[in-house]
Amino acid sequence: MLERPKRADARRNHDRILAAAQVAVARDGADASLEEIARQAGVGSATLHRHFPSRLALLEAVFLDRVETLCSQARELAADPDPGAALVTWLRAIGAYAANVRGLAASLLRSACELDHAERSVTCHGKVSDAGEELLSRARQAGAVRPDVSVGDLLTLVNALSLATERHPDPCAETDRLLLLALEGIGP
Amino acid sequence: MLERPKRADARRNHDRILAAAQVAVARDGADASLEEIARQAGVGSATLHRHFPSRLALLEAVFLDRVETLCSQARELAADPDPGAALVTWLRAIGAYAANVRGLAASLLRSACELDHAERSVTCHGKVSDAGEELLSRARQAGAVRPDVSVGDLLTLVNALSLATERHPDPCAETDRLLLLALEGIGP
DNA sequence: GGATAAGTGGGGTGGCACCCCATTTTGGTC
DNA sequence: GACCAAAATGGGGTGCCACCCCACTTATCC
Repeated sequence: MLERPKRADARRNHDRILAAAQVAVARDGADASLEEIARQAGVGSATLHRHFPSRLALLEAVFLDRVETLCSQARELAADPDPGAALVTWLRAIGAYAANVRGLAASLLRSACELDHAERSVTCHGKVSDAGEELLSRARQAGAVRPDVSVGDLLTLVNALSLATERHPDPCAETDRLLLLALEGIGP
Repeated sequence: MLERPKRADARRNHDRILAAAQVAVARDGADASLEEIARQAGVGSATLHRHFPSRLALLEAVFLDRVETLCSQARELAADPDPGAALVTWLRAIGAYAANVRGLAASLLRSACELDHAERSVTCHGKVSDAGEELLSRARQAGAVRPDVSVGDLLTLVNALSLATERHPDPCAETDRLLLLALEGIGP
């Protein structure tokens, strides 16, 4: 578990790659070209692959700060007097993020499935899951949510909708509309 | 609008490509290699690209018979005495298909967004949409469904969930579970 | 059976992910 | 400031892919 300090140039390249990746992912989504990112960052493609051994690893890093924001928002909402509404607010916030930031949804979904349990807690999905746990248990205690619903279910739902509406003219509005529909059910 | 009859060898190649594509998509999902499909079909890649100008066109063709099955199922269910239950049954059937046939969900979703209105009615999405319209309107009249829900909304929901659970150990069960959750809402 | 239009596929282009290894850069040490 | 071992780099290689061009083959109709 010893973390040797990285060399200065390594850290500099790491940051450059991350900055370029942020731009590229915002423009092209999660399947942006890694070569292009390396080119924009002014590094060789081998360097990119050394710093981020997989596409998923790079995406996780790109979305880390956004995810932190969502987590801190969850902690604030945990104090809300209406736990049911707080949960819905938070899920809509995730939907808004994911719909705006093309690729975040795919990243969250895949990291949920392709990693084993030990790694999961340090990934985007794991962080968001942990943050939502308290919001959900409060909402459940308040009787606003069925007891058989898990945080994972809700996140899958939000991410699925963001992913599905990625090509819609107004992904954000569409995600939000369908999310509310799914949370309330289709009955009158 | 004159359709010249195709040459016999052209039709033969068309069918071979389709058969190979069915196998490949079942194994690798919607992003199967087109070159590989051409190779298995015993034709040059140019021939594949001439018969199916885009990946989506090929996928649409691959899924056509499955989609026809779903459409006829919708027509049968339209006679069901409980329109609400019939609609749910049909949506679950779509979920089961889409979860089993990797790539169908993505195909349906994309064809919904990337084509203009004139083309849409001949695509998989268009066919399924049309078939669901009567089921939905009956369910609505029976008061089982909110009036602001469209067939497109429901299909997007099902497809989104199939797509999101594609990497799950048991995609079919997971899709079904989440679909029922979304249809009923998260409240108790 | 021969004209002709339809159809074919080998091979080219350009792009991609990912990897190897000779070379450069860094940070600590004297 | 010079030196050296370890860390880091990136040019270039491999093998894959989608997609396209055009000289050639083949079916069809008379």
